[in-house]
Amino acid sequence: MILAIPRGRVASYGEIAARADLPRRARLVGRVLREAGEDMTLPWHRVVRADGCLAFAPDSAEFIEQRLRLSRENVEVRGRRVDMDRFGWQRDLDAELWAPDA
DNA sequence: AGTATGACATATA
DNA sequence: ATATATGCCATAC
Repeated sequence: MILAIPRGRVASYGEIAARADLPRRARLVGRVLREAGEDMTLPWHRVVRADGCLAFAPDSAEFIEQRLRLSRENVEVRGRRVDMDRFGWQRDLDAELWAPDA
């Protein structure tokens, strides 16, 4: 599913789990990503926590990596979190907030 | 089997 | 905003 996350957006573990027919399996997603970290080809950097915070400590190399990748994907990382209201994948209000049909 | 921990989420104070 | 508590599923000891 992570493969389905559009470029320039981020999805929370819970959202991904839900889309994968796995409600309450957010941690499973995290676990899978951790396992995949060994040989990953997935856009893991587009996966953040429900509140937009990156899953790593702000001083962690992974945090920096993810933040860098996200910024490269046009996603602004404010301090230690991303604006889910703007870059959130499931968010559809974006269309009205940032892409008004008018 | 029971306890502890984890790239998590939600509720409450 | 942070701290706690509970739920959740899978692993590790």
